[in-house]
Order: sequence, then structure tokens, then C-alpha cells
Amino acid sequence: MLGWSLTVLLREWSARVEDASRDLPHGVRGYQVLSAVVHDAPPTQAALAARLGIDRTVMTYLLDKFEGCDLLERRQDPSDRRARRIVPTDHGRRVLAEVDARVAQAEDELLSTLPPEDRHVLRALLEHAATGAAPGEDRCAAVARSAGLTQEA
Amino acid sequence: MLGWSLTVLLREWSARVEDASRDLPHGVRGYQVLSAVVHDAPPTQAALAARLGIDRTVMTYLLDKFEGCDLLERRQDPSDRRARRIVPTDHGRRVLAEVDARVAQAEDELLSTLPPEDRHVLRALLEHAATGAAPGEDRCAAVARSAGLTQEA
DNA sequence: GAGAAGTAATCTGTCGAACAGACGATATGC
DNA sequence: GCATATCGTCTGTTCGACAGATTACTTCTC
Repeated sequence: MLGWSLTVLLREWSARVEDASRDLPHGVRGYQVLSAVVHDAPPTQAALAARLGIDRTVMTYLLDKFEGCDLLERRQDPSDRRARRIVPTDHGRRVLAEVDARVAQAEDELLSTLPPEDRHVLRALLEHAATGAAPGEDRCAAVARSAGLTQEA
Repeated sequence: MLGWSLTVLLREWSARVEDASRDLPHGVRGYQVLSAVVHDAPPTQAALAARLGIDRTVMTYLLDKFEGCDLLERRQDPSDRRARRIVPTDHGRRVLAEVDARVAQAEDELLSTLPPEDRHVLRALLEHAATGAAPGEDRCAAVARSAGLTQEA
């Protein structure tokens, strides 16, 4: 039962990451936003929303909060004045680094019943399945990631 | 990035299963309810809610809908007249069988980029990780309890 | 066995997140 | 210059989740 496993795992993961993200607005979702901005750097607000599967009107008030907390900034795109580029502040980068560390630890706890080599296999297969399953959108991100723009968990 | 993979996969899985569950009320969640009732047979409404991580008041109106659609029935527990046993109707079993088949196919599509042996490994590891991660309440406990038909606590 | 305390399910009110639709500002095509 | 599309925001509404009270029943204690 794939769905059952996925549901349980994501539920448990969310609960732990919720705790690890206590410094961020909007919990897990906030972590995903900040993480996407820093690690994947989508070009505009709309691209960021599409990347995370979030409605554009929702993204508006998420970012309001993040700006208010001095974690992200909206800057006018010089080549298209309708668009906003979302960039992390120094504070945002520092906070994300802390949260990333806590999340990594939480993930290890989550998989603590698996021997280390199995954990590695699971992560690799999941990543492969996810990149294969998400249609189109993430190819570029995946390539950028394997090209070395990222840290590892 | 475990979280990213899990999120993407579950999102894709949900989208496909949403479509496969179009005959059921409440989409994916409805599928999980019906599936849990038929395959795992939790002894009472409260146990079912706990099993799926759903609030008890939410379970009430979910089941209202299922009863209205002639998929499930509430029966008074003869040994405790406060409790309700949730049992599938014949119609419910038939519908679930169809949906199960569609879901299985959707899952295969979802993992289509993995070779068959990797799919098998992924499923097994996920299942192992999920059973390890969910604290306390797992299938063995549920099965044992419903088989014995009595609770000690 | 009567009353107190606990539990299963329901009902009610409230809150917040998500979405559709309209809008102002800007870009692009003709 | 005008029509049309896009980006982000704002407004109103809807819907699901939850806390708390309520009803019906069980179990415990004396």
C-alpha cells in the first residue's frame, strides 16, 4: 500500500519538521518556501508559487509575513516591472541554515528503524521517483541540483 | 532532501488517486476511510478515526456522507451501546474493489520511471519506514484487537 | 443499587486556509 | 494607439478542522 506508507511518513515528517521550523512563520509550508527560495532560487514570485504548488493569492500573504520577519525581500524585476524577484536576507539565510540542520536530524530520527545503507537507498529511490513523477517543471531544478548548487541532507 | 521527495510524491499520488476516487465522497480521504474499513476493519468509529489521524467530529460527518451514499453502515456495538461498528455495504465493497484497481494502476504510473525491482524495493522500504515511524498504533495492534474483539484498557 | 466519573458519538460555533473573481499596473502584439 | 495577456494584490466566500458542550451509555465505588 504505497499510499498508506506515503501518508504516514509524510504525516510523521510534517510533525517533526513543524517542530524544527518553530522559528519560521507558517511552519512546514514556511520552511518549504524559504528553502525553495534559497536553494532553488526560482526567478519570480509566480514561479515560486508554481514550484511549490501554492495558489498565487496565498503566496502573497505568505511573503508578506516573511518580509515582516526580515527573512525574505521582494525586489522589482528590472526587466519586467510587474514581476517581483524573491531574495533571501542574510538573516533568512542564517535562520534557514539552523532549521536545515534541525530538519536533517529529524529526518534521521524518522528513519531510525532502517539501517544506514537502507536509508541511503530509500532517499535515492524517492528522489528518483519524485523527479520522474513531477511533470516537467522540476527538470531544471534537478539539473541545477546535481550540478552542485545544493547542500545534501 | 527527504521532505521534498515525499511532498512531491504524495502530491502526485494524491492528484492521481483523487481522480481514481471520483466515485467516492471526499476524494482521497474518502478512499482512505473506505479502504481502512474494508481492509483493516477497525473495531469502532473512534478507532477508525485514530487510525487515520482524523478528528472524531470530522469522522462523524464523513461517515454521514458515506451512509448517505450506501457505502458504509453504522451498527450499534452489541457489547457497548455507545459505540458504533462501521461495516461496509456490498455496494461499498464493490466500489472499493474498482477504485483499488484504479489506484494500483495509478501507482504503477507514478513509479513508471523506476525499474520493477526498484519499485518493489521502494515499496518495501517505505512500508518498513512507515511502520517504524508511526508510534504505537500500528496494524498489528489494530488487527489483534479486532480479531480478539475485546479491548483490555 | 444509587450516584459519580468516564467514554462514544454528535451537535454547535468559530477560526483560518484556500480559492475564484475583480482590479491596477505593466508588457506585448497588431 | 488600442486590444489582449500577465504579475501581483485585494475582496468575498466557502469549506474543513477543531474546541466545547451535549446526549447516551458504561464502569467504578460505596
